Amino acid sequence: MKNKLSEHRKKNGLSQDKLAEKLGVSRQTIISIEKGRYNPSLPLAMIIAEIFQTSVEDIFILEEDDYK
Amino acid sequence: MKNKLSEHRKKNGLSQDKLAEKLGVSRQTIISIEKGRYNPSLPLAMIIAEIFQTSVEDIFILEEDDYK
DNA sequence: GGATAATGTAAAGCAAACTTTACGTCAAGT
DNA sequence: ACTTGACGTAAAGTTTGCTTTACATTATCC
Repeated sequence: MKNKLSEHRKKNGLSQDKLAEKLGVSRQTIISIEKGRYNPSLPLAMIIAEIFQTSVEDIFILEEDDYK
Repeated sequence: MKNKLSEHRKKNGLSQDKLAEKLGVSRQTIISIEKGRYNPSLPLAMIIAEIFQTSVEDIFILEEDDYK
């Protein structure tokens, strides 16, 4: 999985800290997702899409080796 | 989170077993998702949407208490 | 040069997703 | 009556998502 979280975040003028707060998760979670260390859970991904007023597929991009 | 997995699966004439096989997961995973025992991971949700040629949002529906 | 904001790493621990195995039920078909 | 297919439950174990804490780096700004 690749993702465009940091692009969306920056476009919306949010720091990792502010975004984490909005989403109700820790800043570490944002960093880890942006850095591709792990994938968000489904509900978290959907809330992220909702906040940026777009679709899950617009932010998160499947790759060959997903799953697994 | 609510989901329409079993609707989509039946509409496509698949048993839980066949779907699990297509997705590369266990049958237990399908049962658990359909029964709402837990949410799929993001990549799994996206592959499900892909298989049924629709969007994640069309199959999985956010509710008030997501997250968390 | 010290303060502050933003981003990053690391590690320990808890919770959720997923697997495997094994067994139960019910309907349909022969 | 028994087999077979589809759906279900339960429990133990591994992996992954997420939290918390603590510390490092870089840039800006007074």
